[in-house]
Amino acid sequence: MPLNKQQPTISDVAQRAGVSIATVSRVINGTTPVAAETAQRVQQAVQELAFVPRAAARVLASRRTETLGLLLPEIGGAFFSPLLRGIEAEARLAGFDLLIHATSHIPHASTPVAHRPLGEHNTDGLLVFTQSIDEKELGRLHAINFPTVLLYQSSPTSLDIPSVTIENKSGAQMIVEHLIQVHNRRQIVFLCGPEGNEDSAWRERGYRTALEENDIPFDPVLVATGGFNEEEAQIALRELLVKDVEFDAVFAGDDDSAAGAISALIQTGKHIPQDVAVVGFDDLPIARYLRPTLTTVRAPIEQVGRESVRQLVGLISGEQAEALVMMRTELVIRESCGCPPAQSPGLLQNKSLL
Amino acid sequence: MPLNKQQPTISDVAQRAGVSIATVSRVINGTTPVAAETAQRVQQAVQELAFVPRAAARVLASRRTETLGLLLPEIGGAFFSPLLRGIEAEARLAGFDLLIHATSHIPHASTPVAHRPLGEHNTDGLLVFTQSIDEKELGRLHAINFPTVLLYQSSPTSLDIPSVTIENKSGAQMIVEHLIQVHNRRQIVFLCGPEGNEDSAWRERGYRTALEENDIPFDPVLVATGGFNEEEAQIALRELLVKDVEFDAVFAGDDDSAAGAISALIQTGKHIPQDVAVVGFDDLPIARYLRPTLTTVRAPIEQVGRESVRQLVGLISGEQAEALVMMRTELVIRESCGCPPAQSPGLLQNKSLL
DNA sequence: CTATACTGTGAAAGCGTTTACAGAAAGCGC
DNA sequence: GCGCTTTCTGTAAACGCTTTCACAGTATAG
Repeated sequence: MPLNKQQPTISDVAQRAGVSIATVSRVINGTTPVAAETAQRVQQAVQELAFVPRAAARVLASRRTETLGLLLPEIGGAFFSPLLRGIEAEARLAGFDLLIHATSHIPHASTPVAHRPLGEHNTDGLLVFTQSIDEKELGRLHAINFPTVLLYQSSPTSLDIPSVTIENKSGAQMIVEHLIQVHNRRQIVFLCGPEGNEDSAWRERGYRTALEENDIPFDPVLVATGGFNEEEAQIALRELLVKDVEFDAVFAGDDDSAAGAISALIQTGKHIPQDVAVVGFDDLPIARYLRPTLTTVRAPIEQVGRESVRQLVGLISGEQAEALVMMRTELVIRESCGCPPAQSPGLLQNKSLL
Repeated sequence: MPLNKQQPTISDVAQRAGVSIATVSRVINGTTPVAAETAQRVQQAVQELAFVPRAAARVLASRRTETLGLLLPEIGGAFFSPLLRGIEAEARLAGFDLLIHATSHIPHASTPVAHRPLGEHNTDGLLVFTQSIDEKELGRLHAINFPTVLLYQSSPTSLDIPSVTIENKSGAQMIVEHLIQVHNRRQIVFLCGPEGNEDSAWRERGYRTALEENDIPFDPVLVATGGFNEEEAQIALRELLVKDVEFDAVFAGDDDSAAGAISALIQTGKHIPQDVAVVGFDDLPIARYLRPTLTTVRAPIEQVGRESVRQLVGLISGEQAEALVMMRTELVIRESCGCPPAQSPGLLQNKSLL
């Protein structure tokens, strides 16, 4: 079923307004002054025909796509939504469209679908999320000087592509120091994320620094893999409990693993926070619903999205971008660390994370 | 900072392979048989030059964008993520790119940014989410026969645009009947959604039907506005409690309002589910974390996304789409209705909703 | 009143593909 | 061998815009 009527083109408008197509273009884009009376006639013709310029023709002629590409390994995870919201809003603000690609394999496809890539031929710049493309492709983009900004991933040292991420280390340090200094915990388990995860590595560094600064020796026995995942964390912690490892607090690498840790502890009859304090990282929506409510570190995910677009747009307009932007993280005190419950336990404090 | 080198064009490839640009085009698109040996030479030239066709030129010449547009009122909400994941995956499967627009006003912008619209000039088809564009624009698209599919929104009666949504009514009926038949509840509060919300309207119909079928008279006193929102629901339910309205169960219009209902009940010293059973709708991730864990209705959000793309792609290729696809909903029994706790309370059963 | 500078507009050359259309070469039946 | 397909390839015309360039007018200065 084809489109009913042929869409009007710039020539139709020109004809109707009695001017050349060049003039119509100028009125629409405001690139060159046009006599008020002429402009008026053109505007009217545009209205009457409901003319909208064909995007492709525009891009082809102007060599600007006005579109930003977003590359992700997969869509999902609680923090995807605020991230995209930030990106979308800021992109729109800057007048850019947003083209999205997930690079993951497709579960239901027998053969992986060869998808035309996002890049210099259909976007003005690229936002690249951790692990969505390989270093080779990144190198190619860098080589042709294509505007690119990395999210939650620092640049390969050989390249030097601007990147936006959060203050994992200081956030982790903050919350571990809270456990040590306010709640007097000294044997703190760290549940790290998946192998090779950059966020996890930085959080571990923060954890270690906090220990050091408080003269607590680092004990490798207290580090287990939570995999940023509830089940895995539950199993890992249960194992520690079975092995009778002694600890009085758990710093979970993220809130999901904190949830797993809490389950494991409760099932073993431990009291939180009296026997073991538990803290997380990210401040996902579930943090408020866990019992006890979870003390954690808030990451400004939406802000990361916005900031990355700002950097990218700057890059596109020829400015120099910051090599590395770190968004500040913030301690969110709830009950699971041992602090007293807040006044209104049931209300939303954290809508933005949805 | 401009791109370092001029990108190669189809002419460069043609020259290198010693053929015409038409032949290169044919090899790349496989539109017309080409001699094996020639094709081989072209392939090699493409490789060597790392040639990628300029999307805009392609679109302009072929009048096909291979791009789907997604229109949303705003990005956020727990169900956005699985929806988009479904849409993205299916679009990729069908070989389409995905262009996303949120139509909401931008909070930080003083003047609303005039964004070039998504439509016939830059996409092959449009997925339109509830409340993202007005009926007039919908009418225009319909008038020019532009492939469009509605999500979570039935078509204005005057039009007849295909639409994909979930079985709100039967889902609601199912869960309310569970309360009545299994748990013997008869005074069931319904917390409806925001004014004019279509999902809410259907859920209320399901609620009423369940009452009817079980010979329970409908009592308007038991209907309050939860607004699909935790705080609002909490306040609404607290009001009912203050007014000493009698009820033995709450059917919250969605899980967020169920959370609010639970808070209100607990604060008033009621026991769930002994005094009052609570059930929700949606099966958001929080449903598992609420105490008691929430019995609710699972909506196959990702499936809705996939199905809508399937319909749209069909429409684009000239097929007739289903006028209305309703995705089946499913009862998820947990503790808040009064059923006994499941065997492994702490483990993930519902990853997909993230 | 002429030389000079603007201002506003149109003609036309791209932008990089796809896709008729046509032509050349090769295969086939007779 | 001669037409007649069939198979492959090239020529060239779109596709619908932006943008450069040139050129009328008209305004400004000397």
